Amino acid sequence: MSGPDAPSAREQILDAAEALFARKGLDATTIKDIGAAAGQNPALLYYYFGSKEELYRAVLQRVLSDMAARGGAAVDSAPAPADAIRAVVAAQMEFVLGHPNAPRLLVRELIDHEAREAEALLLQSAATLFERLCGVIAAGQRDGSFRGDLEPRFAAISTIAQVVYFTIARPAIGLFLRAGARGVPEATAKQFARHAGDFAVGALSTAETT
Amino acid sequence: MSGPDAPSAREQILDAAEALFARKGLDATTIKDIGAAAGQNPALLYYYFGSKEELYRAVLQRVLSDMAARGGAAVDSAPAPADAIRAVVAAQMEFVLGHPNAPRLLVRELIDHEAREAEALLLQSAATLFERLCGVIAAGQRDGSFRGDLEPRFAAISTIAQVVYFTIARPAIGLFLRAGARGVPEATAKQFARHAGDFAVGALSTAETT
DNA sequence: GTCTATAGGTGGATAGAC
DNA sequence: GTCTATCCACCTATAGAC
Repeated sequence: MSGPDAPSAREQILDAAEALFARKGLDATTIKDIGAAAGQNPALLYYYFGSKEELYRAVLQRVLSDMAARGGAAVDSAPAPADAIRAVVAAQMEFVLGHPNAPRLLVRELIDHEAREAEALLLQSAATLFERLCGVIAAGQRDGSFRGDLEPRFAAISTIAQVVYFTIARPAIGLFLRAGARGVPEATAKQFARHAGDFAVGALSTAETT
Repeated sequence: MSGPDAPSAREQILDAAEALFARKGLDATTIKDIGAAAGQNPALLYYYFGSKEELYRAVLQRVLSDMAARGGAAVDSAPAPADAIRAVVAAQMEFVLGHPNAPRLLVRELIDHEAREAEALLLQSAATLFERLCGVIAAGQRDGSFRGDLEPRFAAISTIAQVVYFTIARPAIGLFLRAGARGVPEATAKQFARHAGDFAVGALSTAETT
């Protein structure tokens, strides 16, 4: 009946809530904020989602499954471990630039609720992604291209930390890099992503790179 | 008159506010929460700090100057660039384990206010620390112990990202490492800090590390 | 499915006694 | 300096008309 191209009231609420939860947090975002941003009646939120918290969980679920889908492709994209590492880091930055809400939302969830709301979602999406990244590192260690004295799980954490930190700390990094008053330009973010791939591969490799 | 050893009402409010702002955030923490946690009358907050926001800024200021003081010592602690890098990473983890409130508080500030409240404080403390870390990396590049093809500022970001990310993502990392239901033990955090020093030095060095 | 109106509760901040 | 009492604004959620 109503085509899937015309965004339903439900989807408009979901989109508006995602943006507001990311920018202001669950607590500081009011039902009326969401209604106004969605161009819908605030009371509709209760009709579709039951409560503000259930809406929040719906938002988290959508972001996490999106992230897992994109991340999975990157791990498989290259046969050589070093190239796969670079691909994962590049995909991370691409995802984050395309979904600026995602990192804010997830970091808030980690700090505000210690991942309680997202625990089940993390285990069925991000955790398998993490395991596969660890697998790539272990494979590199077996074929001799990576140093054997690093713990693969720790190395995976160090690898993905770079882009996440860059994104979260972007206002501070803007100050550090003395890049004007308003944040870090996207071009710099892309340069950093290339650097982060090199940095991780350099840390993992037995010989110097390039 | 009243000795500096007996914590004043003002200090008790400051301590309680720091813990609550770190755990629940500025918005979700109420004046009455702070008063109860401090064992003081909530109205005293206005007598000493004028408003909740001014109290928040006072908390941020104390944490940031503490962090800058500890970080400064680490940069100077070793003559060789590689050792200085390791010292900085180790100091980061020590600071964070001793002040669990600090990273939460700062990350919240970055996400909630894009560092607006902390901008002046960051520029007079963290920024100079960051510059000095960049200086250590550049020195290593000049003396030939570090690769010359990495941008020092980016390398500094990658280096400090590790411990920060590990700390913030600790609930998720607990799930990834399958370390029980309740978080990552402190021993694992210290192991990770040693790893992170190796990882950064490995990424920066021209030859493979032992 | 969408809207209005409102109940019921809580929060920041102040006035003023002591 | 510390406390009680309270004002006013705002928020979540629901009831019920359309």
